[in-house]
Parts: sequence; structure tokens; C-alpha cells
Amino acid sequence: MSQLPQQPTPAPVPTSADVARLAGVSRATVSYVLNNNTTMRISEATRRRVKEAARDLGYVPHAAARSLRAGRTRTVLLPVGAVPEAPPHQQVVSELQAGLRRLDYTVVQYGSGGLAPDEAARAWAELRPVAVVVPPALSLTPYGRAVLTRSGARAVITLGAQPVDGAHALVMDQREVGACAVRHLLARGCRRIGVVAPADTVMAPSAAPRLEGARRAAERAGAHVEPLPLRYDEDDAAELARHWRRRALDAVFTCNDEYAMLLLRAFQDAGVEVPGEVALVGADDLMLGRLLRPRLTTVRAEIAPAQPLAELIDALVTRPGGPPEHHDLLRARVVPRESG
Amino acid sequence: MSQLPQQPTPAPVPTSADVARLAGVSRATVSYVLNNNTTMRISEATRRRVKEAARDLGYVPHAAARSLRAGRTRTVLLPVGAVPEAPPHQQVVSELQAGLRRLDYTVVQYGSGGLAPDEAARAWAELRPVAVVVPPALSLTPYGRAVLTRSGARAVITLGAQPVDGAHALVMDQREVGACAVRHLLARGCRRIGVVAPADTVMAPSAAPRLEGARRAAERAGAHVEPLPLRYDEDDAAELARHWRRRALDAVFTCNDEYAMLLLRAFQDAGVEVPGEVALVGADDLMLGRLLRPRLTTVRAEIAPAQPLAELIDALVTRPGGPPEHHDLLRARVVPRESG
DNA sequence: TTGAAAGCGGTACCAT
DNA sequence: ATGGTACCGCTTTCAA
Repeated sequence: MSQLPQQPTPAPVPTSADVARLAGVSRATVSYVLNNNTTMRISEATRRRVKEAARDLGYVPHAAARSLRAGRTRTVLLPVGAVPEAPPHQQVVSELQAGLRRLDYTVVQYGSGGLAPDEAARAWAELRPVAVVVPPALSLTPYGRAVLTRSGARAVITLGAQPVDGAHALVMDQREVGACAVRHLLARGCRRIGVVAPADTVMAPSAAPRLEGARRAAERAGAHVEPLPLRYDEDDAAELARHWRRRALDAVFTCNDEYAMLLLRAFQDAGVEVPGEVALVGADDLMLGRLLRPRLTTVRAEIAPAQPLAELIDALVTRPGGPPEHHDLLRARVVPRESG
Repeated sequence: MSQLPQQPTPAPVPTSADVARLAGVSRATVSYVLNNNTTMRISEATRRRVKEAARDLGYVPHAAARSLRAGRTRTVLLPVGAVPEAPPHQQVVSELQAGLRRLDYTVVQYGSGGLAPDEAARAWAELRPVAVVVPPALSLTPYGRAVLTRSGARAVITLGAQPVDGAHALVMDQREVGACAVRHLLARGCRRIGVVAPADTVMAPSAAPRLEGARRAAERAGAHVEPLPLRYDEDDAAELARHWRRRALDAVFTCNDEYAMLLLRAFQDAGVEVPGEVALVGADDLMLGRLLRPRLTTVRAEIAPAQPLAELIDALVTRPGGPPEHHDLLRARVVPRESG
């Protein structure tokens, strides 16, 4: 079609007025037709003319103008931080997106890396979202919550481990994963448990709470938990394995199966026997755990389906009010195999 | 603060008019002050009063109103499909986001799963983005490109393997990964090469082009490529390994290191020797490849840094025109280890 | 059945 | 130095 190189003055963007002019009707009529507004009766002939004109011009309505006029949006904002979230969260986002789309919301992920929490909240509020879902890696202050509410957000939801004053919380508490692993190891008689906490940025968001959960579960039973910082790096793992015996630990929980594999390999190279000398438990139930020898015992975090979450958001939007609710989206379960 | 349960009539969202009233000035003055507009000279006292009023009211400007007035946005739209993109793309997105933020663009990821390509393009156009970056998994038709351009998008960029008529293309051609693997295997004397192409949805986006690239490279050399469909599943891998010898292949390229691990384990359980009987090459250079025995030879896809991409977008936005450019973002390189 | 016009919130021109 | 006001594109009464 338009083979011409772009003009220095680009063709103006067609508006509903242009459509009206081309179809020989008023802007009001254009609006009625294109929105299938049934309260007004428009003749079939006019309908056709308007639609044709819109198509010919390549007319697309201006979302900002529309929502400005309407006084509200159907935008659900999902801020995203600089580093990607843990996989279970990704899955929630993906399902949530689909569920909200079905309910006719517009889901927008908004890059907010590098902003201070309150700045970020203001930036989100500028978009006048009807709901905001804050991921675990980003923080929302009570002030931020207030700004969003005052700017018209009918649902403010956090997905982190700890709820924010006044916001609804859908807790994905990764601490339960660590706690679950430790309880399993305690049941098997382990008393001195190392927890591999990656220093890595990518893994950090889920690792820190998992370590925390492990620690608390151990404390409650009077057992010992020792944090083992480890880079995702063969040399670092070999180093850890080399001086293993002097730590006198009888079990390790790695916050992730991939770290478990790394450590398992290092143990094997160093002659430390798994599970004989040390029990090993990973997390996330990745396929690779099944392929290792010994097969890897792991903790699987199961996420509640996100469709109800989408419906909760919709309910909050249509009927706001009621006290903040807290739900737990995550349930942890041990998948026992051979390593521990 | 507002401990009261939400009123049936929620407090109205404060506007610049409210700020003006509270500060005892006009809306114009409010605008000047809050935008640090230097062309107008505003007394320091007034400035302070306005800022204070804005803070007290929790005023946040309305992005839609602003861009409506301005006639343009600084929104760069990154549509996202239903299934997540391959990791290298994720990285590009993440860097791109940071780069564009530095250039003062607003990056918005817009969930577009389940829409037909042309519908999707219209939905994108409604947001009047100044630039659109279409990921590999989504398709853009020439019509879609035209709609976006007509609605004011100054840069339309595709990241897929094949360029779209009239759009700028930043090619991330995964075919090169497959071709690279095959060339390596050919150089080592292999002539009958199996290519594991996951039936899985998650891996499919990058796997299909990788298979395609492998095929073409083999054809050129008169070698044979045999696609090996494989689910990410131990039983399926065992099945493949059990009847391995009758296929008489001397090499396998798996479109991903994880599949390579799966297959390697199956080979070992079935007594097929790697690399003695069959050479094995993976892709993506995951850490686990280094941990396998034999260590996994792999193809690493290196992505050009995204900062220049952000700058390209900025250049296209500020000075549109010029013919569509094509850049290649991906370079593949073999990391030779022990498996093939 | 259709059209004229007000107004959503913010910006920028032109007065004062 | 500040205020009045037109206008961006769209929807929605109200009148014809």
C-alpha cells in the first residue's frame, strides 16, 4: 500500500471527526456505531457507511481520550522491577493476564526498575489504573498505597511475603518452602542443616525468604541452620565441598534445584557421599532433579490457580470496600526421592 | 491515615484545579510550577504554596489527559504473547527497558495473548505508542504495521526471525544457532544428524527456527538431518534411546541444554556411548552443561547489548523517515567441551 | 434517526 | 508574575 517514504510532515492521525466527515454524519453517530451503542437506533445504511469510512481511514480510537471522558479506565497495572521475578510468580502473572483479559480488563506491565517506592507509586498512579498488583520484588509503602487509592485505584494488591497496611494481600510466602524442607530433614533425623543462599541477584528474590523460613522452622525445633553463601559457579561450589567435613553439617537445603545440582556435582568430585554423609534437598522440582543420580529430593511450591485471583480483582473493582483480605497462594510439598 | 472504610461515594480524585483552588492560584500556574516550566517566571512564594497544596492533596497528574493535550506520548509498547519468550529475548527486553527509561520513555508491556494479529495491532494503536517493539512470538502483518504507523507510531520494530514489510527489524535469528551446531558437527565428520525438536509449547518459539537452521546448514553440505520430536519427559527420552541404534545417526543436536541433559541420561541408561557412538551438542550454555559428564558441548547465542537498540528507537522517534533498517542481534558460537 | 454541544484534565498561548 | 481560555479526542446527554 503506502509505498511512499514517510513525509517530513507525517499524515495526521485520523480522528472520529475525520470518520464522521467522510461518512457524512456527526461525530456522535460515529461513536454510536463503532461502540455498538444500542440505546440509539441507527439505520443500517448509516451504520455501513460509518464502518466503511473508519476502515478506509484506518481509524483507531484514542484510548486516552476515551478513558479521560469516561472518568475511569479498565487498566490493571502490573509493575515490573529491574530483575525478573521467580518462576512461580511469572506463572501467576501469565494466568492473571489471561483471566483479566477474559473479564475485559486491559493488563499492562509497567517497567519501574530503579525508582524509589514512592516515586514508583506516583508513576503508577498517573496511569489511573483501576487496580494495581505489586510483585514481590517491588515494595509498596503505606504512602504509596494511599496515593494509588486516592488516584482512583479500587484494588491495590501485593504479592509479596508481607502485607502492606491497607492493601489486599495475596501472599506468596516463599518462607513456607524453606520451612517445608527443614521439617522434612528434621523428620529424617538431621539436626545441623546448611542452607545454600545464592548471592546471585537473579535468584535472590525467592532465596532470601526461603532461607528465612528454613531458619524459623529449625529454631522452633531447636536445630541448627547455617547459611552457606554460594555463587552459581563451579569453583565456588568446589571450594565449599572441599572444606565440607569441618562444618559437621548433616544436611543441605539449596534454595533451588540448580544449585543442588551444582553442589551435588561438587560433592561427588570431592568424595562427599550423598545421601550417606549429607542429605540434600533442592527446591522447585525441576526436571533435572529427576535426572541426577542420586535422584534429587526437592520441595515443590504449588501455586493456586490465578483465575480466582482475577475474579477477586474484578469483585474488588466493582464493589470496593470491605477490609483488606489476605490469601495464601503458595503451598509447599516435599517430593521425596533419593538424595535426602 | 484514612482509616475510614471506603465511602459508597469514594473521594473524588484531586485534579490540578483542586490544587489551584487550595493554593489560591490558577490552573495555569499549577501547571507551570509542577512542570518546572522556566519560560514563565513564578515567584518563589507561589511555587512553594503550589507544591505544598499538591502534596497535601496527594495530587498526581493524569497521564491520559496530559498526552491527549500534548498530542503524543512517550510510550514504547512491548506487546507480550501468551507464552513467555525465549531467555535471550527476555534479556533484551530487560535491557531495553532500562535503556529507554534512561531516555525518558515509558515502557509498557501489553498482554496481547489470544488476539488475532490485526486485532492486536489495533489494540496497540489505541494506546498511541510512539514506538512498538514486536517480540518473536507475535506476528505483525503489513496491515498491522500500517495501522500503527497511521496512528502515530514513529518506530515499528520486529524482533522475530523474518522482517515485516515496512517495519524496522532487529533480527534475532535463532536459525543461526542450529546452523552453527550443525557446522560444528560436520567439521567433526558427522553426516547423519538428529535434531531434537521439543513438542513442548514453552520451548517451541526458539526450537522451531533452530531446527530450520540446522536443516539448511546440513542441506548445503549434503548431510542428513532427522527431526526427533521429544517431550520433556523421562519416559519419552528412554523410548528414544532404546531404539537408538536402528536410526544409525552419528550425532544429535538438541535445541536446548536441558533436553540434552535429558537425552544424555537416557543414553547412559540405555548404554549408548557419548561421544563414542553419538556426538551430542546442546544449546544456550546453561550451567548444567558444565556439570554433566561428559561435559556438554553447546552453542551459545550471544546477544548484542540493547542500549544501542534503545538509542536506535530514540533516533527513529526523533527523526523518522529513512528506509527500514535490519540489524542482527544474535551471534552463535560453539562452546566445545566433551560431549561432541 | 441524527446533530449540537458540554466537558473529562492538563498545557500553552495571549492578555493583563 | 499570573490568569483566562482554547483545545486535544471522545462520549453522552438533550434537542430537533
